[in-house]
Amino acid sequence: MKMPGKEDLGLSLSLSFPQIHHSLQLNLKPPIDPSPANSCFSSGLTLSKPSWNDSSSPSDHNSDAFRAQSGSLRGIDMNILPSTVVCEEEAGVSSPNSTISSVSGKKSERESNGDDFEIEKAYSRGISEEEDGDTSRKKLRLSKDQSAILEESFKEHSTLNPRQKLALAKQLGLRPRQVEVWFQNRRARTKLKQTEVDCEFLKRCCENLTEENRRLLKEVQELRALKLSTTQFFMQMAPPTTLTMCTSCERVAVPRNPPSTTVDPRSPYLAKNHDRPIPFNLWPPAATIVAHRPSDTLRPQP
DNA sequence: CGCTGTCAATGGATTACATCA
DNA sequence: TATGATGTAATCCATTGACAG
Repeated sequence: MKMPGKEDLGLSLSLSFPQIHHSLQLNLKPPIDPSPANSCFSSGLTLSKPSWNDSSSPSDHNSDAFRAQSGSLRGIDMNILPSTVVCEEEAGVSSPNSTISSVSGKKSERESNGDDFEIEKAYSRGISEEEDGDTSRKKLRLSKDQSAILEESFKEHSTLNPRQKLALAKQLGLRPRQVEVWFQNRRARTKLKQTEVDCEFLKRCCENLTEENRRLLKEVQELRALKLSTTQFFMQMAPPTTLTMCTSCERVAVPRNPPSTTVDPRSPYLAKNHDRPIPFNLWPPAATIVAHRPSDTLRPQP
């Protein structure tokens, strides 16, 4: 019974941008059903933990797949348990909260549990009698059939409740603790694989974003260059000048040193010898066109 | 024969829940 | 009745050790 813990804090990462149609969610929960139906990368990344911790009947494990015969191990047939083990496990099936179900948990608690500790001791005796009495930890590899059956079960449910664990253990001729450990390690492997896939995906996202950023920067530079050349073009077409208008006759006054080509001094619209010329500017306010450019110094001042 | 990868197993930590004072 | 302390069960995680290639 895994409770919402530190992994359920909702640590998520969302990436969305127009050209990469991904919405990435890294929900770092303990995963992970490895079945294609739950593959998270087809539509983003969403790792979800299947809920299989209810007390539903372990009938799934009574299917034909679970009736497959388990084979013997190399050297040691670890599928053969002391007969008392099976009897005690059968007794435990009826109550998920019985002593049998407490095979899981802290080692000290497991060992302090009488029945299960006896199971472990009986199993250890069986091994040691067949071996040379070495008490060190032996590698007891599961058979291919056992692994296949466990794998099939894992595809359906990545976690086991006590009853299912016991049923599967009985089916495979393993100790419940072994089934538990197998699922635990299997979840770890799945999570590791998923992490690798996530990293690869994020790496690709990063590369795409870097490329996009590079492209946008280049585009900005091009637009700035285009804007600068356009401004300079218009400034050449209409050189800056300052004209004055007579307030009384409302004619443009002749500058004392008129620019060569601005206004014809003989124009009837030009006022002569008026005292209070009002300057006006043909150019719009400078700030509305270009700001902070060296060419601004060429702009006529109001 | 040493190296490396795989995998079962271990020990510690964490969490939720139940019980009790 | 509310609350904090304690125990229990389940799980995760890092690591260990055996073993095969």
